[in-house]
Amino acid sequence: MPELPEVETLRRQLCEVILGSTVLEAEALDPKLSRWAPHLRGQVVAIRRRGKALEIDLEGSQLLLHLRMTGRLLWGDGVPGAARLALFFPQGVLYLIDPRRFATLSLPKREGTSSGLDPLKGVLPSFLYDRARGRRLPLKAFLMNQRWVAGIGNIYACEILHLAGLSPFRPAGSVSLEEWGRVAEGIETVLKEAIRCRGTTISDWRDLYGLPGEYQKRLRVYGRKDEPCPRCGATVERDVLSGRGTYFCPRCQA
DNA sequence: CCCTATGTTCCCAA
DNA sequence: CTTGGGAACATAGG
Repeated sequence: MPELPEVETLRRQLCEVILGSTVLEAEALDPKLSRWAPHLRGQVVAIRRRGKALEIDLEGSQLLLHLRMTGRLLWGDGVPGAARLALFFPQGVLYLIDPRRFATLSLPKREGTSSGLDPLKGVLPSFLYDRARGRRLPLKAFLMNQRWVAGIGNIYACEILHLAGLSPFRPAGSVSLEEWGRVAEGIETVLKEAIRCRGTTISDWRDLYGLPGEYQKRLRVYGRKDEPCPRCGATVERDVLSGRGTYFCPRCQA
Protein backbone atom coordinates (compact mmCIF):
# COMPACT_ATOMS: atom_id res chain seq x y z
CA MET A 1 0.00 0.00 0.00
CA PRO A 2 2.34 2.66 1.07
CA GLU A 3 4.22 4.81 -1.40
CA LEU A 4 6.55 7.63 -0.43
CA PRO A 5 3.92 9.99 1.05
CA GLU A 6 2.48 7.28 3.28
CA VAL A 7 5.90 6.11 4.47
CA GLU A 8 7.00 9.70 5.06
CA THR A 9 3.83 10.25 7.11
CA LEU A 10 4.71 7.24 9.24
CA ARG A 11 8.31 8.36 9.62
CA ARG A 12 7.27 11.75 10.96
CA GLN A 13 4.72 10.24 13.33
CA LEU A 14 7.17 7.61 14.57
CA CYS A 15 9.66 10.36 15.34
CA GLU A 16 7.04 12.07 17.50
CA VAL A 17 6.22 8.92 19.40
CA ILE A 18 9.23 6.62 19.73
CA LEU A 19 12.39 8.50 18.74
CA GLY A 20 14.68 8.44 21.79
CA SER A 21 12.44 5.94 23.52
CA THR A 22 13.45 2.36 24.26
CA VAL A 23 12.21 -0.96 22.90
CA LEU A 24 11.74 -3.09 26.02
CA GLU A 25 10.74 -6.20 24.13
CA ALA A 26 9.83 -7.36 20.63
CA GLU A 27 7.36 -10.16 20.00
CA ALA A 28 7.03 -11.76 16.59
CA LEU A 29 3.44 -12.94 16.11
CA ASP A 30 4.30 -14.23 12.66
CA PRO A 31 7.03 -16.91 12.63
CA LYS A 32 8.36 -15.45 9.39
CA LEU A 33 9.58 -12.46 11.43
CA SER A 34 10.79 -14.30 14.53
CA ARG A 35 14.46 -14.13 13.57
CA TRP A 36 14.34 -10.33 13.81
CA ALA A 37 12.81 -10.04 17.27
CA PRO A 38 16.12 -10.41 19.15
CA HIS A 39 17.58 -7.52 17.14
CA LEU A 40 14.73 -5.19 18.06
CA ARG A 41 15.90 -3.93 21.41
CA GLY A 42 17.22 -0.76 22.97
CA GLN A 43 16.93 2.92 22.34
CA VAL A 44 15.62 4.22 19.02
CA VAL A 45 18.44 6.43 17.82
CA ALA A 46 17.23 7.42 14.35
CA ILE A 47 14.37 6.80 11.92
CA ARG A 48 15.01 7.53 8.26
CA ARG A 49 13.14 6.87 5.04
CA ARG A 50 14.81 5.26 2.04
CA GLY A 51 12.35 5.45 -0.81
CA LYS A 52 9.37 3.46 0.45
CA ALA A 53 11.31 1.77 3.27
CA LEU A 54 12.00 2.83 6.85
CA GLU A 55 15.50 2.51 8.21
CA ILE A 56 15.48 2.24 11.98
CA ASP A 57 18.63 2.67 14.06
CA LEU A 58 18.61 1.03 17.45
CA GLU A 59 21.43 1.04 19.96
CA GLY A 60 22.88 -2.23 18.81
CA SER A 61 21.40 -2.78 15.37
CA GLN A 62 20.05 -1.22 12.24
CA LEU A 63 17.01 -2.61 10.41
CA LEU A 64 15.17 -1.86 7.20
CA LEU A 65 11.36 -2.22 7.26
CA HIS A 66 9.49 -2.41 3.98
CA LEU A 67 5.69 -2.48 4.18
CA ARG A 68 5.16 -3.69 0.58
CA MET A 69 1.47 -3.96 -0.27
CA THR A 70 -0.56 -4.24 2.91
CA GLY A 71 1.84 -3.43 5.71
CA ARG A 72 0.77 -0.85 8.30
CA LEU A 73 2.14 0.47 11.57
CA LEU A 74 -0.26 1.21 14.40
CA TRP A 75 0.41 2.80 17.75
CA GLY A 76 -1.27 1.03 20.69
CA ASP A 77 -4.98 0.25 21.19
CA GLY A 78 -5.14 -3.50 21.81
CA VAL A 79 -3.88 -6.25 19.55
CA PRO A 80 -5.25 -5.63 16.07
CA GLY A 81 -6.14 -8.43 13.65
CA ALA A 82 -3.38 -9.50 11.27
CA ALA A 83 -0.72 -8.21 13.68
CA ARG A 84 2.66 -9.71 12.79
CA LEU A 85 4.96 -7.97 15.21
CA ALA A 86 4.66 -6.05 18.48
CA LEU A 87 7.26 -3.66 19.89
CA PHE A 88 6.77 -2.77 23.53
CA PHE A 89 7.81 0.71 24.69
CA PRO A 90 7.41 2.19 28.18
CA GLN A 91 4.64 4.47 26.88
CA GLY A 92 2.81 2.03 24.57
CA VAL A 93 2.97 -0.66 21.90
CA LEU A 94 3.81 -0.41 18.21
CA TYR A 95 2.21 -3.04 15.97
CA LEU A 96 3.09 -4.14 12.47
CA ILE A 97 -0.14 -5.15 10.76
CA ASP A 98 0.00 -6.96 7.43
CA PRO A 99 -2.77 -9.28 6.18
CA ARG A 100 -0.90 -10.40 3.07
CA ARG A 101 2.38 -10.83 4.94
CA PHE A 102 4.51 -9.29 2.19
CA ALA A 103 6.22 -6.79 4.49
CA THR A 104 9.88 -7.50 5.18
CA LEU A 105 12.54 -6.70 7.71
CA SER A 106 16.12 -6.84 6.52
CA LEU A 107 19.59 -5.51 7.13
CA PRO A 108 20.09 -2.28 5.19
CA LYS A 109 22.76 -2.43 2.51
CA ARG A 110 25.19 0.39 2.47
CA GLU A 111 24.96 1.79 -0.99
CA GLY A 112 24.82 5.42 -1.94
CA THR A 113 25.22 5.74 -5.67
CA SER A 114 23.27 2.74 -6.92
CA SER A 115 20.03 3.51 -5.08
CA GLY A 116 17.46 5.88 -6.50
CA LEU A 117 17.17 9.60 -5.81
CA ASP A 118 14.87 10.85 -3.10
CA PRO A 119 12.22 12.91 -4.91
CA LEU A 120 11.82 15.25 -1.93
CA LYS A 121 15.40 16.41 -2.40
CA GLY A 122 14.65 17.60 -5.90
CA VAL A 123 14.88 15.75 -9.21
CA LEU A 124 16.73 17.30 -12.12
CA PRO A 125 15.10 16.98 -15.55
CA SER A 126 18.53 16.42 -17.09
CA PHE A 127 19.11 13.46 -14.74
CA LEU A 128 15.86 11.83 -15.85
CA TYR A 129 16.58 12.58 -19.49
CA ASP A 130 20.02 11.00 -19.27
CA ARG A 131 18.86 7.87 -17.49
CA ALA A 132 15.94 7.32 -19.85
CA ARG A 133 17.86 7.87 -23.05
CA GLY A 134 17.65 4.88 -25.36
CA ARG A 135 15.12 3.04 -23.20
CA ARG A 136 11.92 1.70 -24.59
CA LEU A 137 10.15 0.80 -21.38
CA PRO A 138 6.96 2.81 -20.81
CA LEU A 139 7.32 6.15 -19.04
CA LYS A 140 5.16 4.96 -16.16
CA ALA A 141 7.29 1.85 -15.63
CA PHE A 142 10.38 4.09 -15.64
CA LEU A 143 8.91 6.25 -12.86
CA MET A 144 7.91 3.22 -10.81
CA ASN A 145 11.34 1.60 -11.03
CA GLN A 146 13.03 2.44 -7.74
CA ARG A 147 16.57 2.41 -9.17
CA TRP A 148 16.32 5.90 -10.66
CA VAL A 149 13.85 7.70 -8.42
CA ALA A 150 12.85 5.96 -5.18
CA GLY A 151 9.37 6.23 -3.75
CA ILE A 152 6.85 6.50 -6.60
CA GLY A 153 4.29 3.70 -6.89
CA ASN A 154 1.23 3.02 -8.98
CA ILE A 155 -1.14 5.67 -7.67
CA TYR A 156 1.26 8.58 -7.68
CA ALA A 157 2.78 7.59 -11.05
CA CYS A 158 -0.69 7.92 -12.59
CA GLU A 159 -1.25 11.28 -10.91
CA ILE A 160 2.17 12.68 -11.81
CA LEU A 161 1.79 11.77 -15.47
CA HIS A 162 -1.65 13.32 -15.64
CA LEU A 163 -0.34 16.53 -14.15
CA ALA A 164 2.57 16.48 -16.59
CA GLY A 165 0.23 15.81 -19.52
CA LEU A 166 2.17 12.76 -20.70
CA SER A 167 0.99 9.30 -21.71
CA PRO A 168 2.03 6.47 -19.37
CA PHE A 169 2.71 4.37 -22.49
CA ARG A 170 5.28 6.68 -24.06
CA PRO A 171 8.68 5.00 -24.34
CA ALA A 172 10.81 6.67 -21.66
CA GLY A 173 13.51 7.37 -24.21
CA SER A 174 11.12 9.43 -26.35
CA VAL A 175 10.45 12.02 -23.65
CA SER A 176 12.07 15.39 -24.35
CA LEU A 177 14.05 17.43 -21.84
CA GLU A 178 11.20 19.95 -21.66
CA GLU A 179 8.75 17.12 -20.94
CA TRP A 180 11.01 15.70 -18.23
CA GLY A 181 10.84 19.15 -16.69
CA ARG A 182 7.08 18.75 -16.43
CA VAL A 183 7.55 15.28 -14.92
CA ALA A 184 9.98 16.62 -12.31
CA GLU A 185 7.53 19.37 -11.42
CA GLY A 186 4.69 16.84 -11.21
CA ILE A 187 6.69 14.61 -8.90
CA GLU A 188 7.35 17.45 -6.49
CA THR A 189 3.81 18.84 -6.60
CA VAL A 190 2.00 15.53 -6.18
CA LEU A 191 4.22 13.99 -3.50
CA LYS A 192 4.40 17.09 -1.33
CA GLU A 193 0.66 17.65 -1.53
CA ALA A 194 0.05 13.98 -0.70
CA ILE A 195 2.32 14.25 2.35
CA ARG A 196 0.37 17.29 3.54
CA CYS A 197 -2.76 15.13 3.18
CA ARG A 198 -1.15 12.25 5.13
CA GLY A 199 -1.41 9.90 2.17
CA THR A 200 -4.14 8.29 0.11
CA THR A 201 -6.73 6.01 1.71
CA ILE A 202 -8.51 3.97 -0.94
CA SER A 203 -8.91 0.73 0.96
CA ASP A 204 -6.79 0.10 3.99
CA TRP A 205 -4.07 2.72 4.36
CA ARG A 206 -4.16 4.34 7.82
CA ASP A 207 -1.55 6.44 9.55
CA LEU A 208 0.20 5.56 12.82
CA TYR A 209 -2.86 6.58 14.81
CA GLY A 210 -5.32 4.67 12.63
CA LEU A 211 -6.59 7.74 10.78
CA PRO A 212 -7.20 7.72 7.03
CA GLY A 213 -5.38 10.13 4.71
CA GLU A 214 -7.06 12.81 2.62
CA TYR A 215 -5.38 12.69 -0.77
CA GLN A 216 -7.97 10.30 -2.23
CA LYS A 217 -10.23 13.34 -2.49
CA ARG A 218 -7.69 15.03 -4.75
CA LEU A 219 -6.89 12.18 -7.11
CA ARG A 220 -7.18 13.40 -10.69
CA VAL A 221 -7.33 10.09 -12.56
CA TYR A 222 -6.47 7.14 -10.32
CA GLY A 223 -9.60 5.07 -9.68
CA ARG A 224 -11.67 7.44 -11.84
CA LYS A 225 -12.36 5.32 -14.90
CA ASP A 226 -15.31 6.68 -16.90
CA GLU A 227 -15.28 9.94 -14.97
CA PRO A 228 -14.46 13.25 -16.68
CA CYS A 229 -10.84 14.41 -16.81
CA PRO A 230 -10.50 17.35 -14.42
CA ARG A 231 -8.45 19.24 -17.00
CA CYS A 232 -10.17 18.68 -20.34
CA GLY A 233 -13.40 16.82 -19.59
CA ALA A 234 -12.64 13.77 -21.74
CA THR A 235 -13.44 10.37 -20.22
CA VAL A 236 -10.72 8.84 -18.05
CA GLU A 237 -9.67 5.38 -19.21
CA ARG A 238 -8.17 2.40 -17.42
CA ASP A 239 -5.69 0.05 -19.03
CA VAL A 240 -3.14 -2.43 -17.79
CA LEU A 241 0.56 -1.60 -18.05
CA SER A 242 3.21 -3.93 -16.64
CA GLY A 243 0.41 -5.75 -14.84
CA ARG A 244 -0.80 -2.64 -13.00
CA GLY A 245 -4.05 -0.73 -13.32
CA THR A 246 -3.24 2.47 -15.18
CA TYR A 247 -5.57 5.46 -15.30
CA PHE A 248 -5.10 8.29 -17.77
CA CYS A 249 -6.85 10.86 -19.92
CA PRO A 250 -6.58 9.86 -23.57
CA ARG A 251 -6.99 13.46 -24.72
CA CYS A 252 -4.63 15.56 -22.63
CA GLN A 253 -1.96 12.97 -21.88
CA ALA A 254 0.11 12.75 -25.02
C1' DC B 1 -15.44 -18.86 -9.94
C1' DC B 2 -13.57 -14.38 -11.76
C1' DC B 3 -10.96 -10.10 -11.13
C1' DT B 4 -8.55 -6.57 -8.39
C1' DA B 5 -5.34 -4.67 -4.86
C1' DT B 6 -0.80 1.72 -2.84
C1' DG B 7 5.27 -3.70 -4.10
C1' DT B 8 9.33 -6.26 -5.01
C1' DT B 9 11.91 -10.05 -6.85
C1' DC B 10 12.87 -13.89 -9.64
C1' DC B 11 12.70 -16.23 -14.08
C1' DC B 12 12.64 -16.19 -18.92
C1' DA B 13 12.81 -14.83 -23.73
C1' DA B 14 14.51 -11.61 -27.06
C1' DC C 1 25.28 -9.21 -20.37
C1' DT C 2 21.01 -6.19 -20.98
C1' DT C 3 16.11 -5.20 -21.32
C1' DG C 4 11.34 -5.65 -20.34
C1' DG C 5 7.30 -8.61 -19.33
C1' DG C 6 4.97 -11.73 -16.54
C1' DA C 7 4.38 -14.86 -12.54
C1' DA C 8 4.89 -15.52 -7.73
C1' DC C 9 4.39 -14.21 -3.02
C1' DA C 10 -0.63 -14.43 0.44
C1' DT C 11 -5.02 -12.68 1.59
C1' DA C 12 -9.37 -10.13 1.37
C1' DG C 13 -13.10 -8.05 -0.99
C1' DG C 14 -16.25 -7.03 -4.86
